[in-house]
Amino acid sequence: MLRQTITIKDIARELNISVSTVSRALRDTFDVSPETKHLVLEKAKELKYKPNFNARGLSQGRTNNIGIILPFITNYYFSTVITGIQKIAYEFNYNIILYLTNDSEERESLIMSNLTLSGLDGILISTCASNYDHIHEVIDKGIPVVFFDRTNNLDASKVVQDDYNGAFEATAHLISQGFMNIAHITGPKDQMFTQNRLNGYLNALEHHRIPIRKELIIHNGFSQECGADDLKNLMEETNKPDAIFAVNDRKAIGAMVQLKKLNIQIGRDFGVVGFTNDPICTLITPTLTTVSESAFDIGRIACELLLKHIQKDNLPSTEEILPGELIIRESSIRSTGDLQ
Amino acid sequence: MLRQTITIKDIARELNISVSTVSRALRDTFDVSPETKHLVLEKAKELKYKPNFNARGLSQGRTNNIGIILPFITNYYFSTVITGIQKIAYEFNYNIILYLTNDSEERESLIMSNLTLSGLDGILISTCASNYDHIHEVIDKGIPVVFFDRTNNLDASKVVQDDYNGAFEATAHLISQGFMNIAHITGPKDQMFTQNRLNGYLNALEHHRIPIRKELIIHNGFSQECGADDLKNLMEETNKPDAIFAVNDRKAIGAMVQLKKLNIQIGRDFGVVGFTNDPICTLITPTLTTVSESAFDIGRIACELLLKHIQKDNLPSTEEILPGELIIRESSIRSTGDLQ
DNA sequence: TTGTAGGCGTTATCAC
DNA sequence: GTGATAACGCCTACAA
Repeated sequence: MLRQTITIKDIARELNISVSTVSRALRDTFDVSPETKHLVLEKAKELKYKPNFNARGLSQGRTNNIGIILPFITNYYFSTVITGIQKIAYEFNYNIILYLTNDSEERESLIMSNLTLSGLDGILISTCASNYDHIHEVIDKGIPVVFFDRTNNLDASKVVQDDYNGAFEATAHLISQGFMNIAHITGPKDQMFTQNRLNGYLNALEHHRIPIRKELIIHNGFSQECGADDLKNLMEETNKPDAIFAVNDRKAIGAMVQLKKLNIQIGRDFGVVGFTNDPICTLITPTLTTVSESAFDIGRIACELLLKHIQKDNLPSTEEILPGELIIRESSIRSTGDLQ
Repeated sequence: MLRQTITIKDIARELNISVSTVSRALRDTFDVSPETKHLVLEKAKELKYKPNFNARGLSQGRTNNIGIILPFITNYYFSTVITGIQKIAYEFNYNIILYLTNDSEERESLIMSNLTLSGLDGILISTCASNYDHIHEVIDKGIPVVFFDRTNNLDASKVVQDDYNGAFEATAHLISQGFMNIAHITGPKDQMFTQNRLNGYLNALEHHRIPIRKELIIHNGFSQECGADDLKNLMEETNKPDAIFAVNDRKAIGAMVQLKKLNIQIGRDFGVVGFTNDPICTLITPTLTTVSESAFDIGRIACELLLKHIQKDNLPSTEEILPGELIIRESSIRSTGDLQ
């Protein structure tokens, strides 16, 4: 344990030149002679010099850290988004700092109010909030923010999947399979992506002149358990649904588990469609029809966008919408009724 | 966009006191009068003062950042470990910086050789390496390191699950169900946890006087696809296995997918046991017997341990082994043969 | 092309 | 109890 820290001073001393020259050589600025630069780089390698990020950050006003704020990482979608973010961040020499809100608005607000420009060059966020004061506060501080997945109506850059069209197609597909009483089990009302998927569902029904039945639309949490509960409640209606479009795969799977318990043949007698394309869709029986989201690309693009905002101060906000794709599997096809 | 940064100087000026007093008051040191402290705290809140971490880190030589280095986050185990780490880190006001190695030793080495004490107070790592030079290098720099899950024989603190006993129990369970030709599909040989699970498997066989057949032990990657491939290869043996103990649930599931294609009745005719207790175990048909790992606790405990090492310079290394638990489900029980 | 000096925001070491 | 002042390591005018 030596804790010896090599600084540019050490290099300067050994080479009998000034620290500013060393600093310039290391940063590859134009105004330093090739020989000096070479000497400095050699010596730096020899001494195993590593820059001190605190010092650099302090003098330059930046840190090369970007923050990611999101509800969870224990699911396919978010962990894949992060992987996409990480790829870009790593390429451009940025570190990512992870903050988990646990889907708590209070927690999210608390985390953000403690963030400073001194600790973070920018933020990527999938917000769970319905009130945006804390986000405004951060933006006002001058910290670049890019939203992904769960956004809002603030003027900021966003990267999302095409929730509306995905939901429209999913619902239209169920209709095309002859399902007439399609329920929608979804999340809290105040989420933007939830609203978009709901609208896709509603417009698909309208478009096919199927009457909308409010009692078939259930707002609840996003978890598998919530999906199971929602289905249970729906099946207690006098006029039961014959299909479900779920806001995500988790809830769809919760519903499937419940349907199996009720001995209802998924596919043949009851259509189920999810959203995300979690790998589990192909493993569960019957396999689950869903709308795929390009989670990795969303992370990648969001990070690229954030880096642009960090580099250029007043870059106008942009909104990127990535198309989804309906992936038809057994859970929504009537002819494969005797699988399960 | 104001980018106005409030510093202790601003507070000092407004209150007509010195910066050192402000600094003391904010840090709650004993030698400052209650009134002054009160005034400072009030003013800090009024001006929305936030400390500059770069400056603090520079003068104190620490950052309140800890690094997590692991292969992936897109699976249940690792994402849950991180969630555990995050909980503790957040409580103690530490940020976590995420590095993904993609299971590449080269990448891991590259990442670590760029880490410095100036950027990180400590490191939590699940290593994919077989050569530990880069890890030694970091430890020699004086950066505290705690290993979790994938460890090695270095003298450092470790937090792992009880791989040996979990594997022993899993194998013994298959034997108790009457399976006699139990294969083991696992990962690369040079991983410690892989070795431990292999040893548990081998000793369980020995203990029940079942001859060990080397051709039933397959080293390959950790993915679901590898599991499917392994099974395919095993079934081409003249003396086929009648059960599999997989090093993790992913591989077990890959094997199950393949068994289904071959129309082999899992449970009744072929036993399968995994390791991890990924939630998918209860969703797949038939449900998968497995050894549960306390992923969240491993993260929690590893982080707590790291913080202790950060606080106390020469704390002796400790090794924490968390017990697993065999969770018996359909895939290993002969009597439920006609599920699937 | 190189060197000098001041500053980034905070903490620590002295005096007072 | 409080206030100067010098670090911490690096960057960046400005001067040479």
